Amino acid sequence: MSPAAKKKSLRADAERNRQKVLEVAQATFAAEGLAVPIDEIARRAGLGVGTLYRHFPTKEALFQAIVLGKMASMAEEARAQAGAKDPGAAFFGFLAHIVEGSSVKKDLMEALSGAGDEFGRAMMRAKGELRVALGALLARAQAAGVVRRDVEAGEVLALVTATYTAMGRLPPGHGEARARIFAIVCDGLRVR
Amino acid sequence: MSPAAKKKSLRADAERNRQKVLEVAQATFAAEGLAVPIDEIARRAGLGVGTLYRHFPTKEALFQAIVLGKMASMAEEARAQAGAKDPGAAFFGFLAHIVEGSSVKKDLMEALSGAGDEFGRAMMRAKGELRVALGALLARAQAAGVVRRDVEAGEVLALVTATYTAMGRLPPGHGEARARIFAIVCDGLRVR
DNA sequence: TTGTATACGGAACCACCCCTCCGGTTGTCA
DNA sequence: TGACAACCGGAGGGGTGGTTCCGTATACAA
Repeated sequence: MSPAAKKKSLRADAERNRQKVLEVAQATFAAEGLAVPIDEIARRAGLGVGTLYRHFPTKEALFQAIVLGKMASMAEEARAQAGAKDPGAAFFGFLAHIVEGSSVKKDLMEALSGAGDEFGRAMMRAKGELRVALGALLARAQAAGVVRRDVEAGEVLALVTATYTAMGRLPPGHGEARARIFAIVCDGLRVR
Repeated sequence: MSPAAKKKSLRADAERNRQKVLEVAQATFAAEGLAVPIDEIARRAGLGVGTLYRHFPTKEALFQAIVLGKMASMAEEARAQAGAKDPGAAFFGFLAHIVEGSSVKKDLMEALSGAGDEFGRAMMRAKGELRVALGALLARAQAAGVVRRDVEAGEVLALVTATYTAMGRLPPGHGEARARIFAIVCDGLRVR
């Protein structure tokens, strides 16, 4: 079943608008945080609030849809690296990819690593998939003797989130400081 | 000048209420986040909102006062460790102290490590003091060959606070997972 | 082309929360 | 103890932002 075929396949304009909302909301929340009013999202998408609310019954639902998409694409990315030649490079490369992940911001990142219990089943499932995919990369890197064996996927996820937020809190323009923080965490993950 | 002698020394009941507000607000924000309404803080303190607002002209001002106090006590703690025999233990012990720091939560932590520019001079100064105090511990640990030399105090602070918030998001009851995450970050900070 | 289900827009509604204002109360000092 | 300044309480103003409602417009099938 294609992901577009939600329930009964929307009318063409409805589908277009739905995508537009997702796209705009994603960019806006990423850039300015969750505090941006719904009306503003609708305005930027060139739509009325009513339209937006037909697609996403709640602001929270909209946010969840975005996080869900982000999680899915991250899991996808992880799976793509599953068969790489160098397990260590694949693992750390994936971490770097998450950390550099443009268009994600604090609020999104928090939701990504959050407990997830407060969200629905779909969220739990997506989170599970991401953990499985990351777990595969992790297991290979551990088997190759690159990553310490006492870590679990969930912890890695939490760590990466922490790294990301730490980098974001640094005064801007300190590219090297950011790189250093990432390097510190990666070093901590390696076997000594 | 004693810290209680704010401007003109308050009347006894006023001073008492001021402390009560700080205490309650600290605990409440820590436990439930900044979203708790001012009215609720006042209620829990057994006071009217009017009283609260005479002491802190703004919700933000109240929050700043709390963060300021937290920063000062952390800097104090760091200074207390300044002359310890084992520089490495002093440094990592201080980090552990921050991470275990009960009664601090996401919002507070973010403010603690945030840019700080958006707050007043007092905030900047407190932050500066904390960085200096931590910097001293860091320098000694580096000189002792325990901590890698390419890190700066600001980076350590950002990393540790982010680690704290990430740990808080882990499913509850995973004490060992938390410990492991902290250990990983510390290992990353050590010289190899 | 025409009919109908589907979708759109945005004004209005409502709940929530920060903050102000002022009549009543209490601490303090002579 | 009396008098005054300092302080307290909490109702309500004002503004913001999420959500609903319904008259209008549009896609699509026959």
